Amino acid sequence: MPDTFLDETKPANRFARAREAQSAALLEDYAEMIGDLIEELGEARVADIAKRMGVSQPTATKSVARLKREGLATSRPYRGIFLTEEGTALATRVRARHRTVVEFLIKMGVPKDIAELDAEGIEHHVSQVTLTVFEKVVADDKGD
Amino acid sequence: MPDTFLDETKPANRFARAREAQSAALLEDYAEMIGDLIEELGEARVADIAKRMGVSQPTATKSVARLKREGLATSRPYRGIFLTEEGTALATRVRARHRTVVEFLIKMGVPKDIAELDAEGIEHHVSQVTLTVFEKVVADDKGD
DNA sequence: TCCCATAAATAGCCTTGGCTATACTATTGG
DNA sequence: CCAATAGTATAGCCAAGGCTATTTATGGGA
Repeated sequence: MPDTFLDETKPANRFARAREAQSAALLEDYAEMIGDLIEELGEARVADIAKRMGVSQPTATKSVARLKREGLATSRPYRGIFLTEEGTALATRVRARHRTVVEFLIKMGVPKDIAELDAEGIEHHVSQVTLTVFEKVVADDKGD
Repeated sequence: MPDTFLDETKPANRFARAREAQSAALLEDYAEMIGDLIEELGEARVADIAKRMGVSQPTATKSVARLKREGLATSRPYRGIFLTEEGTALATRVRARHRTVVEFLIKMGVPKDIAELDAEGIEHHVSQVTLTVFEKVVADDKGD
């Protein structure tokens, strides 16, 4: 189910749930990044994706293949990568969530650069309920 | 480096850093759980570990093998698993961090059960700086 | 036009962390 | 004291996500 962040009902075991979240994480990051690249450069090339992810070009190619398999992206050989409607929706939500987590951490007193680093790992494990709590804190100007 | 949570200096790329944190996560969880089992039952058996992790018995065996390789645990065939000094130290720190993250989330207004679920994924990605911030929030009784 | 540099794909390998099925110990009950 | 059962280990499989080395396309410049 790539169009939801975390299925908050399914896995009985909290570890199982964390494992599931992890498996969705890469897809989410790729979708977001491809969205960014398209916006910035007009298209997403494998080389750029690889560079931003800090990964080799074949690894990026493989991940794009998985995105395509999951219906999140499309591409033709030696051409740029594009997001499907579903992929775009995912990218949008992931970007918003990322921003919320970063801003929340900053608001709590975490330095900006560290907030950015920590958010990358944290965001994929934040349920909708918790995200809403974070949003409220961020929105609340008299929060501290 | 199993005796530190996150090497906060190394990976230039935030994705690379998140990947590293992930690889440490399982070890951390196993160490903590084995510690719990020893405390509760006097020893940790593979079957109990598997059950709590929501994983098959051979998978648990394999992970225990990895723990042994990393110098965090010891065991003899068909016997219980025990933590080395290093493993015990790790377990202690992981447990404390887990508690901090859960309590922090609760303090922010996240329901207890959801806090517990989310913490499982989040905790492995919280840097020392952020953890300290969380601790302060938890300790601060007039926090909200 | 054609050739070459660059970009992408492919092949092939590794580790981790899952699984099932099967073989082997240990222990406990008759 | 020995057999059945419960608990572990082993074998062998799979997918994901890394990598390097190599092949194949593409597109621009001479």
